[in-house]
Amino acid sequence: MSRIDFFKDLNREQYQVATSSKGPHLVLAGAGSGKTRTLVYRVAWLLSQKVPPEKILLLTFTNKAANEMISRVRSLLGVSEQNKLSLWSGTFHSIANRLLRIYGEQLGVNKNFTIIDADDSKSLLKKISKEFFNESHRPSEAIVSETISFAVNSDISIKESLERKFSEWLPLLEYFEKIAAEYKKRKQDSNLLDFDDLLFYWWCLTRHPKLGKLLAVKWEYILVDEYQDTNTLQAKIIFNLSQQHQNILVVGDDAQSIYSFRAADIRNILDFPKVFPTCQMHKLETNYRSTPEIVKLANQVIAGNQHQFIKNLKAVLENYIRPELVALPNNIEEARFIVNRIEGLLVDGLLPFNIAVLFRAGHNSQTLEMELNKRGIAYEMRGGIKFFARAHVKDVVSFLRILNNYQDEVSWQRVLRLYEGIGLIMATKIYQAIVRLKDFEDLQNLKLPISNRKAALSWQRCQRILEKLLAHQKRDVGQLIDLMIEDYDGYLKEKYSDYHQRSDDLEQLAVFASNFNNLEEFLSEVSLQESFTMKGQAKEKPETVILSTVHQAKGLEWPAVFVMNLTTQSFPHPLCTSEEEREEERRLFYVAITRAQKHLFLTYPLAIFKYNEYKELQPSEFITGLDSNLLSYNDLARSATYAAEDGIQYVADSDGFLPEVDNW
DNA sequence: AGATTTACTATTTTT
DNA sequence: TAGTAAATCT
Repeated sequence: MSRIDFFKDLNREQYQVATSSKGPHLVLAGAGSGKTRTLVYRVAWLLSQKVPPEKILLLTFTNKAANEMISRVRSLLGVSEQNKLSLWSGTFHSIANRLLRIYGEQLGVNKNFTIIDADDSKSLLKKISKEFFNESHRPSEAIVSETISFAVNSDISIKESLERKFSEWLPLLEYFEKIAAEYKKRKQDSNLLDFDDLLFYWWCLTRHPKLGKLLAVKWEYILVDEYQDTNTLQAKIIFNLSQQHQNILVVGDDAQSIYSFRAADIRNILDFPKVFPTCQMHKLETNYRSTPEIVKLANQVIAGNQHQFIKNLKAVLENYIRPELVALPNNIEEARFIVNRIEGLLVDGLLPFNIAVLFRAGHNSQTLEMELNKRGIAYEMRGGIKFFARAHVKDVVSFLRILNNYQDEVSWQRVLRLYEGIGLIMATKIYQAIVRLKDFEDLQNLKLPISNRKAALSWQRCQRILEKLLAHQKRDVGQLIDLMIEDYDGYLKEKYSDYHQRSDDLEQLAVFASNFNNLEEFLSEVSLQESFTMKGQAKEKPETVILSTVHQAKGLEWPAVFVMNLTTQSFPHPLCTSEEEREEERRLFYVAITRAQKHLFLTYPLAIFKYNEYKELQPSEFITGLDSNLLSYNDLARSATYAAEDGIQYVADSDGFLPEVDNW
């Protein structure tokens, strides 16, 4: 291992955290304070003190964040790819997945379980909820799903969860409870675990008389990143895990807690000193990321919140320019303005991936995407549909899941309904006949009395494909997928206009799958993988501008950041009415602002064109309340006029909006 | 009559 | 993409 000069590489506070003693530690890390860097050095420090890597558990918010941190530790220590560090690192969910494959059976969880994502879980819930409710007054499965999930993650009853989230549905409490129970049963029958189950069973492991001790002894050092966004269950898990050694270090920023809708509880970080009375508190308050102008603005934004640890974030960079607040006449002009400025920044020497445009909701970017396409600027949409969540990928994977576990109700539903003439009802009938089979190999002999001619034909075709896959199931997973594509290709071509792109995806999937030794191994990895990072598949695209939701931008930074669509209609989200929700929205705005290093643009349109209608908009309360001395205000709303004949034509020349040179 | 498909509309944030 | 209502098929 190469020697690292911890003194030289870190500031005083960071050094203290990285080299801190045993015992519990709470690190309150402001935005841009080098939190990740500090954690990376902490891990390197532990390893340099001869702590065996497998005795360290590093919990992060995304798997990508974990991978990046580990590779930084490796390069610090001079460890090559071949001598991988056998650290336990990743999200709570991916660690739970690994543990349950090893120890799950002792809790009654079959090792070969399949993980279902949020969409799958909703479709199962929808089916159950249809069986229980009569048509007229039924809560959407989004509501049912959120209620159940919130209850599990907060370790509260369905009743309490309903009270907290959707009190208007309380009269139907009984139904919610029945659905929750049935949902649980159906998952067990099909050997499926959803995201909540992963956490729940991990928690059960830590409470198990024998295994709990084993796990607590296993990890000597536990590090948790983004602690402000953990939920009750996660806090309980790490509490139990840390009982043996007490070496727990959590890092977070209460001002950046933005996941309460997913049951994240800000009290976890606020109450940490109470739960671990001997804990040492550290503050990282020096901001290395942003210019003083941006930091000042961020400080003012967050000061609008009542509930917080008061921090005083100090900037160290040189003064630069003030963030720009820009009013535009409508969403189309807003998009044009942003693209104009992007072009200006590119001329000034920034690279496309140095620039990000952030917005509240995924669909806020449509107009901007059109404009970027028109002007030939490549962009990458973050937080779009993940690779393994794309319809065609899920279709193919569902066939393989059936092969691996023919009791899997969710996959059968998906597969069967790809076929003409088979809908919800017929699929259910077929599934019920199949689970009655003792052995999936008996599939060939299964004769179903299907009256509908189309459906009967479809089932025959489906049966044939599955028999073919069954005959080759011992083959390489990549080959299985190739086999699958032969039959699926026709459907793909017919259904989707972007056939080629989807077909490429499937080829990539086959290549990715060849890396695995067998089907189970492949399927166990797929569900928690957002995209594949293995085997040099790194999809770095330095030539693209980044578009992202604010949530997805968590933990990232760019030299130039645009925050768009800052109107009462979208930011704060109009459904967020309680004071608590408003504070979270403000924290979200704070996160958006603090992503910027040098250039920050806040834009809002005063009108939107939608469904051929023109609707007026008001600027967001977050910007109307700001100190005008901290911003340079640019009102372009009145300088353009438009005529609405045959679509929308603009009189104003958007080139006129380009800033004067001395403005830069 | 019941099952399935198609056409149309509106969309918070996600491991 | 997902939910719903109306159209179409058996």
